[in-house]
Amino acid sequence: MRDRAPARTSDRVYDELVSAIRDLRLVPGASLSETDLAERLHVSRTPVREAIARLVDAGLVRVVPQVGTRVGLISGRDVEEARFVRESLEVAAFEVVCARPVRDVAVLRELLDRQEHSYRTENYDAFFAADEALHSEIFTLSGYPRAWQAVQRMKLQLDRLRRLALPDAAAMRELIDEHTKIVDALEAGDLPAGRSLISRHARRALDLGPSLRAQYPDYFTD
Amino acid sequence: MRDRAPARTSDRVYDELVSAIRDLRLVPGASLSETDLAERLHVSRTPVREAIARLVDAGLVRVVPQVGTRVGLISGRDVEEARFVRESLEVAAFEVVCARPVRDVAVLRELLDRQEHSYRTENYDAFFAADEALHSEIFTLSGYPRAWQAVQRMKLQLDRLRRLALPDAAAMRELIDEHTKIVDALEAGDLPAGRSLISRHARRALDLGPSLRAQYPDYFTD
DNA sequence: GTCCGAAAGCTTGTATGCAAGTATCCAGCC
DNA sequence: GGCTGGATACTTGCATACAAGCTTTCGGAC
Repeated sequence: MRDRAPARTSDRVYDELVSAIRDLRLVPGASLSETDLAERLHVSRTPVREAIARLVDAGLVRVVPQVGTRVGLISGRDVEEARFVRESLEVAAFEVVCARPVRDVAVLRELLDRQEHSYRTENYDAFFAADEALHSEIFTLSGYPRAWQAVQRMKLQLDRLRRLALPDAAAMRELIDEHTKIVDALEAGDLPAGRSLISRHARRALDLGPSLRAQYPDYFTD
Repeated sequence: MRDRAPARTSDRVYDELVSAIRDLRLVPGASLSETDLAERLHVSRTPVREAIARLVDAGLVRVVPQVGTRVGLISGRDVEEARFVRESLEVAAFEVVCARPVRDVAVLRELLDRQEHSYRTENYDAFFAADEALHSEIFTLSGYPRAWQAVQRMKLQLDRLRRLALPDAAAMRELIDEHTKIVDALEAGDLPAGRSLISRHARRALDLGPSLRAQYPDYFTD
């Protein structure tokens, strides 16, 4: 019973839909039809249904039997809770790393460089990939890599919000600067500074909520 | 498009399997056959498959294509990470509540009484239901009720561990006492005390890991 | 007795057909 | 013109049939 996993159509559909929703190619509130999706992806309804069942669990889509399934709206409450979870766990991971006698942040520095480079070359996808990797790496360093997965699940709501505001060069510049300060604080083992920085960092995406909400009222709920 | 949700077979199967795995009626490593489950629950394979897809996402079962699906083993790493997530978020919620000028812990006291009563009458199901409700209520008080759902997802691993050790009157007595102290600290707004108490409380289940692992080696991995 | 091989019986993955319910649209009526 | 009613087309939920692959077992050869 090896655990080699051949490409399952169901997984492919799931990944496809997650990235589509995350990147707003499927906007909040958009109608999804199982049959439509099936023939568009050249598969049957079965794998599509299984993918959708998982998406419902993730809180990304809402399905009403015999009526239809829609991409879930961006919930102000969910976004705020995601912020809470992310901030709390990142601070906790930061604290764990700080408690270590030696802290090797070389990997983080490398990711900072990569993000800086992506910023200069205006490669937004790479920029956010580096962003993800950096936050993920903090959890890896803390010894709790799977906690980041728990964060990611809830963070999808935040990602959509952030995607709505793309791309803002000034904001990206600030993100890099904040990351740099966080890594500095981590290397120095300065917990209070890290706590403050992470808190501000996590709330940044929230700040642009109200204006975006006014601009795209149909995308929001709560 | 009302959001009334009639009972879906798929959901029923999912709930059934989750509680079965959690209560160890389906032990770690047990083989699950879709066809077998289907006819045992008097449904077809379709809803069973959708339920299993969600269980895989929750990390409770592992399916190898064309080979079989088994109840996931209890992973020492997953348990430790669940402890980290739970402790971190509970402390964070505790901190949020502490920051409030007034803290009404009447609901918590009521839950303590209920747990005490369940303990005296040896009603274990009610005991753990009160336990769940108490922890959940702390998150509700903090204003982040959905964060508890994130905890619960990971906590399923811990629940199985706890279930293996059931029932230990002395341990239950200690659980109640710790809960009481936590509520006391919350009412007093004593964050350091709460942090210490919650930390100890969250690690309690972990303490019995090694002995259980020696007793049921087939149930564990990592 | 041992080893090799083929076939049968499992498993999950996917596609399709049918059922039940809802929204929509259009025709007929007032 | 406005409204009502029914048929139609859509939706998802479930069951079944088929496909592909792995494991095991049983029979035969050595």
